[in-house]
Amino acid sequence: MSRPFGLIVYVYIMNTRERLINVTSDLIRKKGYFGTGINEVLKQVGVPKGSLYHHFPKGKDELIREAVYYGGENQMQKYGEALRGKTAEQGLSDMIDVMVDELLKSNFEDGCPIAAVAMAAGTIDEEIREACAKVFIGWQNNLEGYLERRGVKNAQIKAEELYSMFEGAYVLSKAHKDVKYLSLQKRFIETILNS
Amino acid sequence: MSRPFGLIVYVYIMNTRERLINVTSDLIRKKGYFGTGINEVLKQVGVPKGSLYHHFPKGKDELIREAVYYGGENQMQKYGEALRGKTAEQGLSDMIDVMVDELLKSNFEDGCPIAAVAMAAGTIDEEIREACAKVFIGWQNNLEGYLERRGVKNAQIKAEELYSMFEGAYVLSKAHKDVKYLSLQKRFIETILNS
DNA sequence: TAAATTTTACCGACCAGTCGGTCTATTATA
DNA sequence: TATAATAGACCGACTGGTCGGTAAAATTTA
Repeated sequence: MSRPFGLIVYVYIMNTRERLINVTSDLIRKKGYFGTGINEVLKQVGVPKGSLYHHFPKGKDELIREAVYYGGENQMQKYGEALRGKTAEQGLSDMIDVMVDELLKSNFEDGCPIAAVAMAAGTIDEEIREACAKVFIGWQNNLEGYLERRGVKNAQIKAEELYSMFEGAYVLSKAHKDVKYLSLQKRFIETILNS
Repeated sequence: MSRPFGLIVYVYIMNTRERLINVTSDLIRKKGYFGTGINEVLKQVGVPKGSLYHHFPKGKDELIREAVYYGGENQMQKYGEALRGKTAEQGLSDMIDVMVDELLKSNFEDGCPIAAVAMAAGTIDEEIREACAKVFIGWQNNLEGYLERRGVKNAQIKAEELYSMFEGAYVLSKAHKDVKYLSLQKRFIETILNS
């Protein structure tokens, strides 16, 4: 069989369940739990309501929970790529750039994929809050391991500290429509790593 | 005129407009913009819908905007009391305790009074986002002046840094239902002040 | 100062539209 | 020919918002 061109493109076609989660993940990032309506999800995916309740019999809460995990995995992968094979300083700086790029590309609609839902914790399904917490823990452990492998002392404390900083700067950058709150955190990476 | 007891209690009675703002401020802190319904506000205040639209002709967005400012003022006062007349280290530590107490007293429903609304910035009325940004700026300037008066160098940068940390830890503590993410920030106050 | 007028505050029925969710029928797949 | 998946009509509750109207202050006028 001849191949007239050197480019082979593999197209991964998401099934309905995956597309529902994918779109929901986008929406909760922008508008949180209460701002995300299943009717809008259905409209964007282009499937009727019955499909949603076939794949998610428990309804909205089940869908949102899956979307939290999905968004968490997605983001971890992006951070992983930014960190891989670099010094701690450079890797963390590039990780900040990932967040900055997402804000700019979305005209400041896409903040932390989890935070908008997590803000409503306490007033929504407890399992959704637990999902958010698990994602945060996963990110933090990942960063902790990364720092440890680079010989950083007290990696756990520092990973915790860095995550608080990033999360806060993410919120402030979005609220101010100004990425400086994130990018200026680069100044403090060294301070924290050497503390 | 005789005063049989030495205690005089002044009771300030809020008018309808103020009560609407006050209750809305409570609600947006827990559930954000989309999670706060005017019908629930009306139920809690005990007034009919017409009253709301008399005081806030532009409706929900106007009410939320006022509640953002109101909540911001309120919180600044609490922080001010925690900081007043103390060293920078002690003041900031006590400021963290204010946040910790609010989380504990509300069973982790009350996070930052502004953040839950700010998370939806980009998808809601731009004037509301601006209100959030103004409150954040106000808090930060306040802290900057406080640090300056205590001879802290680069007070602006440090106030920015401290606010990112606090805001992030606030989010994480709420998501994890664990105040440690906030209280452990006390470890880093000194590091930042001396950086 | 009394009467006339305007302004402010409040009330609640009602509107169209949307919410999350249920149900049954049809189609595709194995 | 079962089973999985898709389809969409339908439901009651709830959403933010509009409307015509009442009652009492505050202000103006006589």
